[in-house]
Amino acid sequence: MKQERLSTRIRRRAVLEAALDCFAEADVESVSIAEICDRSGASVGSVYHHFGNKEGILLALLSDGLTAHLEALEQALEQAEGHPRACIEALIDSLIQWVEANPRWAQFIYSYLNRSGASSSEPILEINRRYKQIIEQHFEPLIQSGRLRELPTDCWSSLIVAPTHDYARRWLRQQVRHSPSTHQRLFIEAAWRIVQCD
Amino acid sequence: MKQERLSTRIRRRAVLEAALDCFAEADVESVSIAEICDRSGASVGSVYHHFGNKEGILLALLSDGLTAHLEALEQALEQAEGHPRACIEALIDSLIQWVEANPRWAQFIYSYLNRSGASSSEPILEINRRYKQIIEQHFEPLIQSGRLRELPTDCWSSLIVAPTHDYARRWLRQQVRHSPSTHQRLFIEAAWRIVQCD
Amino acid sequence: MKQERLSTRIRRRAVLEAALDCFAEADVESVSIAEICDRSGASVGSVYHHFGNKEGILLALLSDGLTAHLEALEQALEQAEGHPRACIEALIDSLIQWVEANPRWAQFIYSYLNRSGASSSEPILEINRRYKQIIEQHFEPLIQSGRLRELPTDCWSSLIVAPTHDYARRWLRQQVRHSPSTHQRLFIEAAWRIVQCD
Amino acid sequence: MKQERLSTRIRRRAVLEAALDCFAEADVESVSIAEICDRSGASVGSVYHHFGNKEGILLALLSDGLTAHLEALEQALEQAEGHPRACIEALIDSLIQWVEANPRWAQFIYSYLNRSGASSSEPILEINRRYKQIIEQHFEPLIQSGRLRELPTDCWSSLIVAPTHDYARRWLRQQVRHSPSTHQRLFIEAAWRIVQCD
DNA sequence: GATGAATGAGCATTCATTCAT
DNA sequence: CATGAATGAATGCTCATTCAT
Repeated sequence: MKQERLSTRIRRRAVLEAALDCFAEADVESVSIAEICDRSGASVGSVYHHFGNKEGILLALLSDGLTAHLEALEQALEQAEGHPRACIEALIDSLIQWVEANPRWAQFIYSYLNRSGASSSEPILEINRRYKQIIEQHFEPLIQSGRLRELPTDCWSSLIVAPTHDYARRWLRQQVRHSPSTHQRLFIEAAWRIVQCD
Repeated sequence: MKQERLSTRIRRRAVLEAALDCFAEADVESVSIAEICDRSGASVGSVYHHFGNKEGILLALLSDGLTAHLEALEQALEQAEGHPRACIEALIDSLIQWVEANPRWAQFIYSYLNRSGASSSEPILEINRRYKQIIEQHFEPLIQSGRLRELPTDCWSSLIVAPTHDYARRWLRQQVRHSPSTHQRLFIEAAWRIVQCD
Repeated sequence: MKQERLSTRIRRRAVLEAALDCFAEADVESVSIAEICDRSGASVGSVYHHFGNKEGILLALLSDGLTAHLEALEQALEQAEGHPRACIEALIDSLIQWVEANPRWAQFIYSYLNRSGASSSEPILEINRRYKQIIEQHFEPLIQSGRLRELPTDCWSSLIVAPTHDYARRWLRQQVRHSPSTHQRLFIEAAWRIVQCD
Repeated sequence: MKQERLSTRIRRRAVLEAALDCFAEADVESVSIAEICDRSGASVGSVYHHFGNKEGILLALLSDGLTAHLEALEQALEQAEGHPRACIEALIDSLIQWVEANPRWAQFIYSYLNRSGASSSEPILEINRRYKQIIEQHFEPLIQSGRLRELPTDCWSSLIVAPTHDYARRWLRQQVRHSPSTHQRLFIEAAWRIVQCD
């Protein structure tokens, strides 16, 4: 693990910070390196030195963001200690908390994942794998033991977390007024209605 | 009402058709007019003659598509004749049917709506208004009469249709194997679980 | 002399009128045929039928305008009956009168004559020749007889009419407030100071 | 004050030089960036890097040119030391000298100033202000003291320098054979006739 | 005569990326 | 590590002109 210089860390942070600001105002595709340079005070050369290319910035942002999110999720699920309802709560809560704590970041990620080839890049696949693994690790036992309803794997996220994601996305775009946490109980309860056994 | 020449209609159709093909393979932003021209056999000038600019193509595609969808939805809801469960079924069914019947179109629309300024353009707002109106017209009475649970307006679509949309989107991107209709009953039942009164 | 249909005359007039309006607002080069069509209500095809090409419109406008101007000038000079001072007055007066009576036209002509190849087109040369001829016809005798000062031919217009033209041009561009006629006596007197014998 | 790299200065100069060449052969509007690139050896990107856009090239050319001209004028007027006749001579002489020393530049400027919106751009206004100021500074006292005739401000340039400008313009367009300096005495004398008191 | 669809060369401009200093 | 000049392919769009109906 190479020791990173302080100046390197600062510079990287400044660029990523500036990039997030840009992405909050425009689509990923329509933000130019030049804009990011202007905002961050870095020169073009410097940006390329640190990130290789534009995609490098995006991936750095993406994996930092998702990693943070995943860790929060994992921690929350640990604390749920295998109680079905608590697990669902952990899932939704950590999602809402993260989005509200990192709105620019969240918006960028939603935006990035909508890009055509997004899901085929290795870092994304890697994150996806880790996400699936975490989910499986905590929910599989509950399903096996009959304490949660079994759902087709492919549908799981659409049924359980998509509603919250959808609302969050609309909130970030200012299409709805109230923050996701306003309706936190509702989203949890909705998810619960789906997964609970009859 | 000016009589439109036959050639005009044919040309427009060819361009829109070609555009849909392009958008199926790449992001809206990264499809060039030149590509659409190549595919459609139209010249650049001709495209601009008929659509004004790139956005003109997108909007034509979008409003044609959404209008068709809305009409299908409206018709389906009429036939549900105010039966709560039938209304929910109509909602989900017409959505799935339309997506599967018009995959390229659906993909384009999902893609378009994710663009940064998408929701502020007048044609979109207009369609949104009509959508809301249709939903309200059919569901409001059911809620008032206590036959369906009341949900915060802003959350409605996130809770009821977002799961199906999410799955459809993933299917169009080939992230899941089975078509939405495979899980049609599941999505209906999930929606039903959310809206039914306790 | 071919008998022109009424509809032809009307259509031509409408187009020229619209063109003048356009040229009042933008440079000749940056006015498109499409704009002229929009303003005149004529179709592209119609415009081309009547004028051949864009230059055709310009030349029609130009020669109509200059011809009218020349005729006014000629008439004014006739009435001066060879009195030196009266001839100078006729020259300046008819210029100012025409510009103020036809501001859009004047502006167009000034604009047209500034174009790179303007002075080499045959119709322009023809008009120039006629102008020179008129001037010579009325002023040559006065110079020969020693009643007006002799000036190098090439300098004549620069010294005698350029000041008025310059002011008129600035007035048309709204760079000066008062109309040329406000300073009519001044311009005449200035010209007179130049041409009168010591 | 950032130290400009040598290469920057050289590149800028090359582009401006090439642009002047182009403008000597065709109207400003009909010279393409591509042509300027070809002639200057610069790439498109480089041109945009240094000038921002086409207008940027024009403005650089214009303000460099006019500034140089103004400085020459100012110096000439200083040397006239408040002698009325000498001031008029300085005015006309420096004009003629500059035009003959910088024919391409002069032609460009005449061409540029004829454009529709030319007089409203800030740099132009700025130069105009400075020009007026210089003129006023040197001529106002002479007028106040009754040694030069008072003329309406708006007419001043039309009466005093427009003749020379007009001739210069025609010479640059090769509409007259002899250079302005051929008639230098005449233009001075003409101006003198206008401004001298009776 | 009138219409407007079609053409396609041409243009200004953008932008990710490279690389010499 | 930093800088910013340089590159040039690519893009959206304009416009005079032609021509079938």
